[in-house]
Order: sequence, then C-alpha cells, then structure tokens
Amino acid sequence: MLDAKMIRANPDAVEAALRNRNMPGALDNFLELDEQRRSLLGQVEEIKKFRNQASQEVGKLKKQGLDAAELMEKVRLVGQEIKELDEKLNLIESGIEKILLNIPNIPHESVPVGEDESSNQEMRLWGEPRKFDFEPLAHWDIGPNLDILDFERAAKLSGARFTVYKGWGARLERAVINFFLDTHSKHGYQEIFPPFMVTADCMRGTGQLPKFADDMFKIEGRDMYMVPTAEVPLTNLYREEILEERDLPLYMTAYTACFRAEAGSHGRDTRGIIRQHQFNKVELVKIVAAENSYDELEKLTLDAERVLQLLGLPYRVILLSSGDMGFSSAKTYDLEVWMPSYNEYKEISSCSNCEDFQARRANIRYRPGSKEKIRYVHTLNGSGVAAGRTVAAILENYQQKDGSVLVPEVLRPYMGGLERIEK
RNA sequence: GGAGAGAUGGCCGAGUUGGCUGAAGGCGCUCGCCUGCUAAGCGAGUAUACGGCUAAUACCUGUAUCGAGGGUUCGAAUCCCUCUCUCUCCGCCA
Repeated sequence: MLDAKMIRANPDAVEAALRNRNMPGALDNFLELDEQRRSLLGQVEEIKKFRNQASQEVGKLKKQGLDAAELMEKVRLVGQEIKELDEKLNLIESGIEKILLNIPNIPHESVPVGEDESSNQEMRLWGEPRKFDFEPLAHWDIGPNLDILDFERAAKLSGARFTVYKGWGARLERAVINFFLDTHSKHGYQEIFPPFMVTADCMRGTGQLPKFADDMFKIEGRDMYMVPTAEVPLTNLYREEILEERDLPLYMTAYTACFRAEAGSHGRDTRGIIRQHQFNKVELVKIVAAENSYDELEKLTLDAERVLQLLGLPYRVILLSSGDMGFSSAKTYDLEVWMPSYNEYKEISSCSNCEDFQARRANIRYRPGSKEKIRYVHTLNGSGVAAGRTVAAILENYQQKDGSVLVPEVLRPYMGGLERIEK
C-alpha cells in the first residue's frame, strides 16, 4: 500500500510510475475522494468537538443540581447529524481503501522501465551449460524411467498438475529441502516452521489479496487460504507489531508446501514438475530498517544464489523490468537455472525488496531511536529456492548416458551417501 | 463438540454504582543530577492514527482509539448484543 499523503503530494509522479507498471488509471478517482474525505472529516470533527464540550457541560450542570434538559436535547439532535456524516465518511474511506489496496508498489529508480520481460536486464551468469555427448532427456522422461516420479498415479489422486515422488525421488526432494534449510541457517537465518493455512488478513498484508484471490486455494467455509509461498506467514509473523531497533534485522527461512491455483496459466509448462498446484519451497524473508534494505536485497540474492552454486547448477541473475515485476515489489531479481529440456534458463527464485509496501498493509513498524518517530520496516523475500524445480534441474543437468543421474556432492550426506540414482 | 475465565499503552497491571481517565502505579526507554567506575539513588520526559495550521515528518490545535463491530445515553474502557482470539476443565483425536 502506498502512503496516501505521498500520493497527494506527487500525483503525477505516481501516475507515471504506474504507467511503467502497465497500470495506468490505477489511481482512479483517488484524489477526488481524498479531497471529499478531508472536507467531510473537518465537518464531523467540528460537530464532535461541540458534542464533547456540551456533554461535559451537562455533567457540570447536573452536579450543581441545575436543569440541563435544553442542552441535552441540542446534543441529541446533533448526534443524528454526526451519525449521517460518519456513514458518508465511512463510504468514502472504504472507497479510498479499495483503490489503495489495488495499487501496486512503485518501482525503484534502478529498475529498467519496460512493458514486459523483454526489458529485463541480465546482471550476471554463473556456470556453464553442460555439453552433452548424447541426446539429453527431459525430467518428465528421466523421472518415470527411474521410477522416481509418477505423474499418472498423481493424476489419479489429485488431477492435473500434481506429482508423486517415489523412492529416491522422494528422498531427493527431502534432501534438497534440508540442504537449503541447513545452508541458510548456517548463514544467519532463523529457521521457522509456520502454518500452511493463513487468514485473509495475512494475504492482504503481503499483497495477495484483494487482487489475486483467483490464484489461491481458499478453504471452504472459512476465511482462510492455503499459503502460496512461505513469504506470507513469515512476513505476517510480525503483523501489527512495533519492533525495537535492536530487533532488526530479522532473517528468517522456512520450508512450506506452496499451493497455487494459477488461473490463466493453463497451457504453460504442462509437462513435468515445473508448474504444479502444490510444490515445495524454502523461502528467505528479511525485515529490516529502511536505510539498508537495498544492501540487504543484494545479500539476500547472493544467499539464494549460494545454494545453486553449491549444487553446481548453472544459472543467471535477471533484474526484472517495471512491467514484469510482482505487485508488492519495488525491485526484483529473478534467478534462472539452466534447463536442458527447455534449452533455456528457467525461473527458480525471485528475490524482492518490497520496501514499506507490505509493512503498511500489515502494519509492521519499528522504533528507530528513543526520541524518533516510529517508522515502517522494509520487508524482503526471496526463494531460496524452489525445491521441485531444483530436483528437475538436477535430474536434467546430472543425467548420464546410461539413464542414471549423479547425485550432487553436497546432497550425498542427505541421501545416505548415495552417489547415483539408477534403475 | 460441552462448561467457565479473560482481552486495557513498548511490556506488566489498576480502573466495571457511566462524567477533565488517553487512561493510576510499576517496568522499560530518553535526558539531566549525583557518586572514583559500575550498581543503586534523585528529578523530568515517554502512545498511535487521521485532520487543521505550517517550509516542516518542528510546535500548537482538533477528532478517534482500552480485542473487533453494532446498540443504549447529553456523555461509554465502564451498561446491552454479536463476533474473534487467549487461558482452564471435560470429550474427541495425530
């Protein structure tokens, strides 16, 4: 959520930034409503002031044993007026809130302006795609061949876009998750194991609601949702709190299953485990003071990159353009891992600085110094990284001519020492 | 699922015969004093949001806020209703 005062002071700049995000007109009639609100607020407050003074007067008169009937009647009539104005005001304020909740974050000045992914910038490249001396298979063939991924039986259980992992496949998924958590814990992130279902308030706090309700799985009969990412529970852990400066920065990491309805994406990545309704992910979340949030974004991205490096998976880092960024983000780096089956790099992590956008929605603040005013924190999040896509990348990048798959060295301790998955 | 207790400021905790109570007291924190240092002690200060005024996110000023929403009343932290959450006991359950 943007600061209403900021919009009021720089409407043109905000409008321009929203155009860059392909959201022209998102400001809607905010300015008119805001103007109406302030004038109405002035009126009601004036009347309330009178009521407060008059009521006190009534108290005094009664205490002296004097007649206060006339004044009481006057205040009673004014009460009607207050009620009507308050209702009008509530209507306007909910209109303003609706607009504000649907406005995306403003891109940081370092973000390239562009309509879509064609304006993204490649920041760096790590590793080199392997040259195969045989025709490499896609993971959706390797998995069933080794009997470690079972798409057909998964469909029997849950329909399309679900996968059953079996045997060493199941073990590999778990190994990857544990390796991620251990690595991030070692680098200062506190491990958290949150609920997989959260309230609508949480979803509003991180920006999934109200705009993206269709992307999520809602719990029947409850105001709750399956988490689409651990970013939601982790960031909302400190919702409605005032933190002390010494508490910051907070670094957290968590494994959760992630649940996404992904309405509208049907037809993309239909094969394999790239796009699923349920997938596993280890997330990184930081809650920091405003001054260092961009340094923290660089460090968080490097923390996410580290696990790919340790796994020996080639990847690149992409700076997303203004038109390609997520709703809550002010600046996002995507990590893309090399996938031989696609013969291109495929998103495996997204690292964002949301600045105070989520903090405003979730009301997460901190006390900078003893004398200074309370301020909103900055929140950051990044996948560290998606487990399912990592398993797919391992299967494809580590496949051998005989159909077996080498286990990356760092994962072997998590696989009972296994060096190679074979039939 | 059944029965009961509770929800107050950064934290703890008063206040429930309705009326200067935005809210006692304590802790914490800040500034100052004091004492070789530290600890202790003394004094002062210390909520948030949204308006108005303003160059100001500084003063000053107004309104709102005692879990949330609604009601009664001239006036509600205090009375009534609904909801949410927490705790205790019973049942059920991994």
